[in-house]
Amino acid sequence: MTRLGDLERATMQAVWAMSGPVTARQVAQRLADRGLAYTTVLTVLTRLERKGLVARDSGPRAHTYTAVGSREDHVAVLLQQALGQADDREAALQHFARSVSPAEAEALRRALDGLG
Amino acid sequence: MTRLGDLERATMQAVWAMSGPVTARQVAQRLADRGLAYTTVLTVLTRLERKGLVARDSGPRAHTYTAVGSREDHVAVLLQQALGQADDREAALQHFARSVSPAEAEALRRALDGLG
DNA sequence: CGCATCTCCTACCTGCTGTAGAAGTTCTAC
DNA sequence: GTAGAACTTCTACAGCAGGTAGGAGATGCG
Repeated sequence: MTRLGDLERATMQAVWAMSGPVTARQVAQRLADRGLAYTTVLTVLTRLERKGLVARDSGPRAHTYTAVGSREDHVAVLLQQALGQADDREAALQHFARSVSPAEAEALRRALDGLG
Repeated sequence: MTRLGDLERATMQAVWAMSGPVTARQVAQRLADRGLAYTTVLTVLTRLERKGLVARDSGPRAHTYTAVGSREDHVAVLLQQALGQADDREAALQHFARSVSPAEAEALRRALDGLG
């Protein structure tokens, strides 16, 4: 279960937004508006590492953190988890299909068409 | 945010499984394998009511609880919440489309075709 | 009337998350 | 090479959600 708190989520979004390995300091700067202590960001990144969302690389100067999966991957996992709550997955998907916007429905159609 | 704990989830599934208004006792019986105290089930149902997932009807003999939405409705909400984590919703959906089973893809296609 | 039920209130414990300081280590710049 | 800046690690604490349930009071059944 990939369950994230608000700050953890915001942190992941920061990591995803700055692609490539980032240092805790960079993440902290990106979250500057929250006025967090540097160590707070450190702690959160450590927890995200334990949750398998980022990987830490012990560089020489400062550790760097890299997102393990893309944001879309993550959302796909969340979607699958949500779907896992269903009794009848197909029925749930049909319900869901009716709840997305037209543009999203179109995107879905295209993706499904492209499947093979 | 519809965030449920394990027991809350199991309770909802019990309520959904027994369609129609159910008493706390009935739910407790359905969750009998957990060996919970009756009041525990009561508490959980109360919390589920506060979360808007069940409605309570103050009957004469014992209160009855009814699921506010169907299980599929609930899953649709969860799916939307998951999708809300995406930066680019359409991209996320396309990712997701590639992660479902062929049968599910087919069900999705049918649902999208039926949209109008 | 008395017992079985039921509701309501209150409570406790645990784990997660947000938050961060203290202490120790290491790198950099002078 | 030494001081100060930056970094890591450890530890901690408070708040909240969720699992769990007992006691007290109300009510219906027989």
